[in-house]
Amino acid sequence: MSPKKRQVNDTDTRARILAAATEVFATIGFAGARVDDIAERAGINKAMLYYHVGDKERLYTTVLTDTVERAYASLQAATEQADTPSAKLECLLDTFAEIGSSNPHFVPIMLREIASGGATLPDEMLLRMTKVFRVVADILAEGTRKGAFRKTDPLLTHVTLIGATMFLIASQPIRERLAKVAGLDHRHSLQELADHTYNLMLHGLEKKPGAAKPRSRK
Amino acid sequence: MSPKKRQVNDTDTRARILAAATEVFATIGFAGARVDDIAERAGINKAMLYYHVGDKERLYTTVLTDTVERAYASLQAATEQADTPSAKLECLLDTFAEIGSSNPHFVPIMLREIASGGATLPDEMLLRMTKVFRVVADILAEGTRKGAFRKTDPLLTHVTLIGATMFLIASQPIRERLAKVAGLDHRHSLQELADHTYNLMLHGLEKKPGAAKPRSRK
DNA sequence: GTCTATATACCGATAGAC
DNA sequence: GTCTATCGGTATATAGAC
Repeated sequence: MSPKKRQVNDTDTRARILAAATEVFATIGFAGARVDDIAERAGINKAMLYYHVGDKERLYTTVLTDTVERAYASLQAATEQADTPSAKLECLLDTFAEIGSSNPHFVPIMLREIASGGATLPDEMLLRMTKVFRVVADILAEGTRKGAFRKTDPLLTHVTLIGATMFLIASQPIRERLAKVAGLDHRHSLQELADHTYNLMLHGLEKKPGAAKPRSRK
Repeated sequence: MSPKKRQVNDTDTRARILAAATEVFATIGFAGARVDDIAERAGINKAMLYYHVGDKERLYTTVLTDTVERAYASLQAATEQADTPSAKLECLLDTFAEIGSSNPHFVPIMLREIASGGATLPDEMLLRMTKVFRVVADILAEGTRKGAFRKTDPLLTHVTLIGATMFLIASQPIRERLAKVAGLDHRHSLQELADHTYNLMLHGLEKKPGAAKPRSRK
């Protein structure tokens, strides 16, 4: 067996382990996750999991890093495509929504981290979050400078944008039950969610005579 | 020992158990919580916990019900105090923030529930959430009818309002670390958080010449 | 009602054969 | 690299004395 081939198999096994672990951690959290369960879903033996990745804690931090890494990569790709501040904000919120939607395990994992107060969040991951914040803060500052945006606390605004997006995505199952009980439409495309967030964050609830028409692409 | 006295002691013990359980469940979630730990914090023996409340699952559902119950009671008290839709919205958001702030375990518990997709949320609790939604939906509908608010999807807006408030409160530890790294002020009073949310949700980021002055009471 | 002691099961981690 | 078997520790839950 060539080194190349072995390398490929290792990567495959490791990737399957991490994929299974991501799913399990997202579903029931670190404490609730069972190593046997993760190994079984990866189609391997528990001993193999320890051989390829390490113990449970190391497995979790690896999953967390990979998850944030992938999200950050998606964000970078969509950063510099628009010109006006509001267009940049629109692009940013679309990307937030796309990240949370295309990787369905990202949001639950992050929500649990937030619920824990981020006690286990490594400094390295905090630096990445800071970079994302810088992107948002720059957009807000440019908007304020050009007279398009009110002046707001950038950190609070940043957290609100992320929070609103993540909450909308994570609450989908509960929203469907709630809507069924209340007799409402409960089918919302990703585009509708993004439109809603963009319009609410840019224009607010207030109805203004001269305001631009809210975005709608449903 | 009279029946009255015994009843009082029972209530006391049960309340201490529930208080300890609320704290532990909020800190590390259901799966991570240890019954011995909860009993110890309540100052009693583990066997007493089983005697007074029941097994771990029953303990959790009891905590969940009580927590939501208390939050809902706080909300009801502040419902009918304002006249205009925007004043009602302001009052509502203040109350949301006050609930999340005065009971520091409410938000983490709810965030974990959302992260789990609300799979374990009993129907009875969903009905309570529906009542809260009705309050918000009525305010939004009145605002739209009177020409003060844009027409928005009430359920999505409701979830965004709750999500923004809860996220701001829950993210406080992470926000402090983030602000320290980014060299920002990271001290925000509850009033500032509420003002920020109200202004962002009512007015949005957009700067409008004729717009009302943003609320600020810091 | 309260506690001690224990049953019972499970889970994380590893040793060791192949 | 992969698996089986198992150790050691710990968690939920209860039995039974007082």
